[in-house]
Amino acid sequence: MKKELKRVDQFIHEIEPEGDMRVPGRIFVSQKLLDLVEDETIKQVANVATLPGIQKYSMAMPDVHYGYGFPIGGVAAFDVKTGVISPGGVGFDINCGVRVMRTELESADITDPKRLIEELFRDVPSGVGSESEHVRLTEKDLMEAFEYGAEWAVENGYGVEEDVRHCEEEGHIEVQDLSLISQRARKRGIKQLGTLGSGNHFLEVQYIDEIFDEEVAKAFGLHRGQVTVMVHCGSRGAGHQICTDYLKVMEKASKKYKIKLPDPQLVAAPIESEEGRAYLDAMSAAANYAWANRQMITHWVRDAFATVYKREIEMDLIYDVCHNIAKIEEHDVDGKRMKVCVHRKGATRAFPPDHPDVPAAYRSVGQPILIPGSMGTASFILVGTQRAMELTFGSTCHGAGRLMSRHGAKKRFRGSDIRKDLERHGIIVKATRDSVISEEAPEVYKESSEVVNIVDKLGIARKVARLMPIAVAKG
DNA sequence: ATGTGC
Repeated sequence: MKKELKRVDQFIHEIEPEGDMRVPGRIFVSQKLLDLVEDETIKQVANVATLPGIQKYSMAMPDVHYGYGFPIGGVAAFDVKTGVISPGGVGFDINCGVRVMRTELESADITDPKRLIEELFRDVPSGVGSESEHVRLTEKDLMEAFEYGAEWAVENGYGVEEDVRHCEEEGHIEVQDLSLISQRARKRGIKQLGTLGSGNHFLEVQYIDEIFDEEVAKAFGLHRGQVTVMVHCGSRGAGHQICTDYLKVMEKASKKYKIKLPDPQLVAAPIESEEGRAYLDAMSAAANYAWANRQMITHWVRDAFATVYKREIEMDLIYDVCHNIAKIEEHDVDGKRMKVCVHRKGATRAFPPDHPDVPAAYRSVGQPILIPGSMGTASFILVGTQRAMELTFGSTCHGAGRLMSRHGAKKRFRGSDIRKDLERHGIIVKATRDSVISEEAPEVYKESSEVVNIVDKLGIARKVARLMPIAVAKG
């Protein structure tokens, strides 16, 4: 399969249309990273190209790897009038995303990272099946969180209005009909709002060790040596349940609308059908839940710092991005302005300077893009570009991509060894279980710097700053 | 990712 790819540029490898493919596939990757992409993943990119209404290309970012139906790292835009929407193009963890806060602290101020991470661990509930410890939500609270997202959290005392303005979509997408959220999703959701979860989700204290673009860094309020805090998590069991619920709905819809599927995991419905609209609505509610979730965690992070430093520490939200979502956006397609549904699954929006959806504070430089590294490795802040609008429907990568299965990682690494090794490098890791540390070992992922360098060189984002870990809390 | 899976 890999042999059949046509190289059209140093970092663009094309899958020429064959069989039912309506458009070519495009994998944006270096030769070195392409060698790490499995044939099954390339097949997934080709499969997505068969779906009705797809525009330009079925695309994959340099951190692409195998996923449910669509590859993780996949970007696909569908004409709103003739195209489809597919839960597999969003992923189970709807609005899995990242936020970063800048602080008034310098790296030298983190004198006791162990104490800090223990306090953060105490204040932010973490781990598989973690439940909210500091709050008891009513059904009304939950439904408001599903409807208003980060705004609900701020109105209920978790953070400030400025936080909301610094979220993608201002932390909330309009939902028409909350009755579409199943009882099961509500039951799972009510206990888990304000929790970190597990797996690759984390909370990290970092410092900026390199600035690549002084002007943009200044606009984002960043300087070398500054301490930042990154939160990576999503919509927990609620989003997972909503995805599961709608995979069933879509299975029927695919038959009803006679959509020919090369893989049953690609079940979809026309965007303008009853089922398509229902999924978009329920997905938006899950996205709002995730924004409320990250907002509550932000509040407790601020609390934890205040406890440790015995005073309030200034911690402004730089930005909050989602990297698992489908959105209705306007794009230029072959010189024509068009309404499309952009699926970004393990891909981040990368809007350029002057785009109306970029917060006013950053509009002159472009949208901040937040790329988490794997445990113990660098994370990056980038900025959106016009080139991304032309090449990838305003999208870029989302992080390092997994190289090894969780099972394989557990067999190969011991959590305690990894932790000691990171500690020797001055990085503190605290997790609920040692097995989590082995599953997330740095060696299990592609190098985030490699992925980031490709999107930077390709121009679908520009590097602004590098963030090095000091202390990590893993679920 | 997930009231984890082989």
